[in-house]
Amino acid sequence: MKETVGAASGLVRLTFLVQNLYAEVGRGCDLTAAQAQMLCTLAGRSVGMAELSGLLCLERSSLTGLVDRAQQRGLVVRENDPHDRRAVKVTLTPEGSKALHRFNDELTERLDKLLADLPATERDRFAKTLNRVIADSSAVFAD
Amino acid sequence: MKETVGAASGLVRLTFLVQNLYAEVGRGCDLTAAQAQMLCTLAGRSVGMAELSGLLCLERSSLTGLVDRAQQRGLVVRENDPHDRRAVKVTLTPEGSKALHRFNDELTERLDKLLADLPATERDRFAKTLNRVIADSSAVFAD
DNA sequence: CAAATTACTTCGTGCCACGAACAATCACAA
DNA sequence: TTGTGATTGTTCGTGGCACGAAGTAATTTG
Repeated sequence: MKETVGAASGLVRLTFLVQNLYAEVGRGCDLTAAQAQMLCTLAGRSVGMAELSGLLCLERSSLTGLVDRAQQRGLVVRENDPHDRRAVKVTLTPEGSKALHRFNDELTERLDKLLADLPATERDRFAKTLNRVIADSSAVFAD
Repeated sequence: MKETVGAASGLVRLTFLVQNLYAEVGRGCDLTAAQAQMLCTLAGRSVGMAELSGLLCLERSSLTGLVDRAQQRGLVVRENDPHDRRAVKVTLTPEGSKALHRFNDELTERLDKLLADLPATERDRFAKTLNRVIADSSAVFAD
């Protein structure tokens, strides 16, 4: 059971792991993965639907429903943009903010535990590489 | 835009990236993420529903539908287990196998591209750490 | 001001995942 | 051998997610 695996395949497996963790923690907070993702993106700011759909890599029509459901659960509100009467800004409610923090704390804890067995140097190096990969490739999103 | 991020948060972002890649490549092969995941798991062997649901971290009832749809698309077949008349074994069809390879090749290529800018040493170290994290935590699944 | 663009929503479709309830089969023990 | 209890897989109902096409309202542009 000492099978080693290429970088690509490793990435896929890691993704699978993290995804499951994400979902599991979400369930503990009564959040779906999509909702949690959205809350994270909204942390501390209001975001218009168009921008939000870009950030989440979703079609606008998909986002409408997502926001609807989150709003019904009281996690989020739609507000009017005074400068543009077409536009809508999505904002966390205090409820939503609380849920987000609960989720985030729990998730961070679980993820850190995932890396806990690594020697400090290795973990640091890993984090650094992680950052680099992210930075490189989210250059796609760069403004 | 030089913001650095903790390991946990980095993991989440990386996961998001890979997930999107996964979905995108899947769409190119006319596969959903769930289907692709299943095909990968079936590579080269027959697996019973119960075991498969374990491997994919799905409820059995969820799997039934997934297999149904995959079967309708000719990716997969259900076969009877001669030793247990309750059991069903799921197997790739030649079609499914072909789809899997197409998917896998494309995905691997895209993922490697993601890491292409890393110096070789860093990439190797990254892969090694990846393997370790996976091994540690999929000890959960260990048989 | 008319036309093109932008922001968002609605609608219809298909997929995904869950849990509860169920039928068939198997394993084992009395 | 005949229960009894576990295991295998399915069905059904519910809710959520995501897409694309089409539509409405407001803004921008020529």
